[in-house]
Amino acid sequence: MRMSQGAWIQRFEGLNGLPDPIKQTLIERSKVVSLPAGTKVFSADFVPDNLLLLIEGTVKVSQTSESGREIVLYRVEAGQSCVLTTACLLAHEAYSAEGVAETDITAVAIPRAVFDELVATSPRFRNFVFAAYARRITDLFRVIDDVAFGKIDVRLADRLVGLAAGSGELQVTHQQLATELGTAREVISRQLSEFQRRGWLRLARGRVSLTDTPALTRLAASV
Amino acid sequence: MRMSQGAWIQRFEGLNGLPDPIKQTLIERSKVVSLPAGTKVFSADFVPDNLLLLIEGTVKVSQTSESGREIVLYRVEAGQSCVLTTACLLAHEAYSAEGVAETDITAVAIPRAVFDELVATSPRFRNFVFAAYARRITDLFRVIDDVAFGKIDVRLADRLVGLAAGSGELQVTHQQLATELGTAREVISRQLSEFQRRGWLRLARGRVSLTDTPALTRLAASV
DNA sequence: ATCGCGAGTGTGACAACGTCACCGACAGTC
DNA sequence: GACTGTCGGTGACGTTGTCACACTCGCGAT
Repeated sequence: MRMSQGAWIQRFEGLNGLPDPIKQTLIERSKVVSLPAGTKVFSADFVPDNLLLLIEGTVKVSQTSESGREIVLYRVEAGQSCVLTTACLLAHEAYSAEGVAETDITAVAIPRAVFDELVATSPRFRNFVFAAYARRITDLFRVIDDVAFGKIDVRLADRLVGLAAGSGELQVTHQQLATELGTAREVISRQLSEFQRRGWLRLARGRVSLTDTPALTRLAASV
Repeated sequence: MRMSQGAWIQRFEGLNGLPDPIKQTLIERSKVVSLPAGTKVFSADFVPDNLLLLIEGTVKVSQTSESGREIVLYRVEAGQSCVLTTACLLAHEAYSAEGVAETDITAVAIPRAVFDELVATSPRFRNFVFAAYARRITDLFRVIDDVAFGKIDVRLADRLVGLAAGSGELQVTHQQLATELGTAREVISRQLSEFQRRGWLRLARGRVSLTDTPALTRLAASV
């Protein structure tokens, strides 16, 4: 089950093209770490001094407002990196975003010094970093667009389909779905009831079973 | 009125500490450009291949959703740079943000090649770039927080005070204020009427005169 | 002038969403 | 089987967004 040393690098599209000496540096000077689900990967309190590249699992990045309400900003999936934190924390702009491991995760931790060195020496690696930024920023733009102009039925349908990831079975509470979209539990509850009434899903305590994913997908696609 | 060659570098806090040879590169290989108010600095169609550092004026960066509604994401002020575009356009992630010069502007245009070279050679410059990113990203976080959880009266008051910048006189239409906050004109109209009723400002066609800035500031600060 | 016209603004009715208060239903644990 | 904390359901109400439409102001054309 163990990967041969450095095989992880294959998983990162943007890193494949790196020249061998650079790959060596990366492999030798970074560590593969595993963390259990629920671990706080970073937060306002906890500033990691590694750049994380996710090999396995997902990290949920969310923001909590002063009023205590929460919204999910984006997810870091396997094959992606946590660049935003790097920049944010580097600049000591204290903001309240935090990252939590949603599943058990395996990641490569690149120490800041190595990161810095690689950015300096490798145009390819630079490209990787900036592309990762671009990715995240467009994610944020999408969140803004959705929150400002999107209807919740559409957003909820979209999120349900996304979270189900094909399986059609979700283990989530209404409250969790509410924070996914930055709205109130009651709104989600009512909307879910409506979906159930239409026969698109079945509800149970802490569980949602999608029974008509196509219908949900169709709704999610409508604007 | 003309600045001596390269004096602009003083305006950028993060660039002051650069070693002299780096400064030389910057000064020699970049151009100072002036653009009239209203110029589209970048957009989905138009991809600049320069990094812009603003010396004078402001650039408004906004996003237009598919439905045609618009929201202001942030402003680039004198002394700041347009880094986000760099990354986004570098990665060809088609995104719908656009930047428009709000006033006549003067900026330093750093060609991509020079930018890349500087990032490679100067830790200080790297730091400048990442700090600029951090700044923008926290701006975006703030927008998300406001849009998702903020009340419009508070947000409007805040924006009015911000846009007035001390003068207390604004030349804006209600529609413009609406797109500032990503909301509808009617909402702004009603809210402005309410502010006027309270004696905090006076309304005229295409103009708003703040008469009780402290009151507005107080409201803006609440939550 | 005055006519027409477009941009800016006012308004009322209604729909969508958020908030509040409160209740009941369920799954553990003891 | 009683106790407890989490989860979900509901109605009332406040805030914000949407829609339709009317009015006003400023300005250029006739």
